[in-house]
Amino acid sequence: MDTRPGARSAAEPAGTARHAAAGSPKRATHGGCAGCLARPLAICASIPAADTHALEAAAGEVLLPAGATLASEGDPRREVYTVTRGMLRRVRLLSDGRRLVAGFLMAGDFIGFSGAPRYRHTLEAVTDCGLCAFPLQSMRSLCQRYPDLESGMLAQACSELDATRGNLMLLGRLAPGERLAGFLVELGARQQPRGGASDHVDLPMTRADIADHLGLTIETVSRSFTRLRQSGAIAFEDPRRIRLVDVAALRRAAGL
Amino acid sequence: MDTRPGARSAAEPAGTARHAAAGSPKRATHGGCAGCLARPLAICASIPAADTHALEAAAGEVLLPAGATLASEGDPRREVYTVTRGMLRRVRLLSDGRRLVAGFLMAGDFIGFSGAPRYRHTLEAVTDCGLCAFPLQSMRSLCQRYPDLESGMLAQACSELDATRGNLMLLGRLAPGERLAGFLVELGARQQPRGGASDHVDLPMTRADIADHLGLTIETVSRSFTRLRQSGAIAFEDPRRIRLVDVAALRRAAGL
DNA sequence: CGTCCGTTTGATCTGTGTCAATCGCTGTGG
DNA sequence: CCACAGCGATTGACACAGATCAAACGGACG
Repeated sequence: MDTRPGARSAAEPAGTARHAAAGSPKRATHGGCAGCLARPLAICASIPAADTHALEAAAGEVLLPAGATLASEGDPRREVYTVTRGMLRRVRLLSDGRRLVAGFLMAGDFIGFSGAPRYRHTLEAVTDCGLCAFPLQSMRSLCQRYPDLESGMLAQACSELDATRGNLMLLGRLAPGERLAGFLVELGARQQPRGGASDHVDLPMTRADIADHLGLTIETVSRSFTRLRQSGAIAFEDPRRIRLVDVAALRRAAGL
Repeated sequence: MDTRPGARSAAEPAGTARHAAAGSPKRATHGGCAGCLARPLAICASIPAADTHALEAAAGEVLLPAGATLASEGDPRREVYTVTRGMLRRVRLLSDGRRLVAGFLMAGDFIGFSGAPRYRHTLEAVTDCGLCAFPLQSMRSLCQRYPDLESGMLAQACSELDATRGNLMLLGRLAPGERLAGFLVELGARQQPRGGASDHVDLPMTRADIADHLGLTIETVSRSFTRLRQSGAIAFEDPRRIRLVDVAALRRAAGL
């Protein structure tokens, strides 16, 4: 292993609109909670449907094209967000170019569980994204008015903590194939309540994103995919869409 | 790298009382919040000093000798805890013996930020420990009575999430020496408000614990210690007590 | 049809895991 | 009091998994 593993991995825009320029965030007025597909998955569900006007009043809508940056490491944190559509990655860079993707964010996920006054990660859109933005101050007053909202946030923060601790095991003790198996199972499980098929996983991110998420190189990720395919655990529809043939074997490999 | 890294690492009791039998938890009545050294560091600080009787009424005290187990992976979660004294480790085991130490818990740390109905980690005392135990139900009613308590819990959960995400970078992208540097800096920073000297770090845990925390082997941990010493970044007082000679270099190495 | 870029595959190198021996401290028993 | 056993930590030799280097493939788009 190299002293500087992953130093080659390059940050790059990617996703649905492959060759689109990164573009920049667009602000819009809030579209309303009633039709929001993410609402049942998000902390917003802690506020009764009758009171969504309070949420709508506080929130602004952000449209983020694939490749665009929502916030950069070191920026002051002024807002928190709920993802309503698309996927983002949470990235940290080392001065020598090594990159870590600390996680992927999907519809319903909350951005803002941090005690730090500044962002500790850069947030980049993997695909075109939609988000609800809440100024920190508004979120605080909403929490005071709706105690259930704070409870919901605590519950979601706890489940994110559980997930992050699970990733520690992936990175600390699992072999490449096992890490990939765990990643696919977890991603599949998260996509299912968001309209995904039970035995398919969509991979809107690049191999470099996966590699930097699993602490590997793109070559090792690719080889691990190939081996999982050869073992019959997965099948490719195309490089960005995988069929989970033997979920039990994948779960076993990941130590779940 | 092996397919089963760290498979050799053995779980073992250790700490202050090296050869003491593991022993078992002892229950006691609560000693009172007034003299509690951990209180200012813990979520308990969210409840005004005048109202600590509510905490004391809900809490039981647990004394845990070094090596003893507070809870095992898979056990149903009935209580949450605040550590008042000593150090614990949060351990997950794979069926083939690979072990991950997901973290170390110190005075003021809260045990119970999880959405799962069962423990996802085994909690073992590294040294003799003291804890305050709260039945889940009592904690829920305390949160309702004292909204600041729930805010405090959310804040602490967020800071734990920040710390855990930081560990992802350690495990995912840093070389052994860098991981160890980051570990020492972080441990030193946590020990300082708990009565530690600013330039010393106590390591009550074994090299095996450190190895399983950093995703390495004990040999690599030992060699990394040696190299940090040779480079002048640290000095040994004994294997369990380190002087941080060049904190800046350590922070730089860890990408902080 | 050709370029671009992400992905896959092959060959080689090296850092870290594995195996093994030694050191040093602690506690024990003759 | 000293010899010995036990355990954790350190150090050395070697092997191999995965990183690095390099090339080819394949779809998207102009």
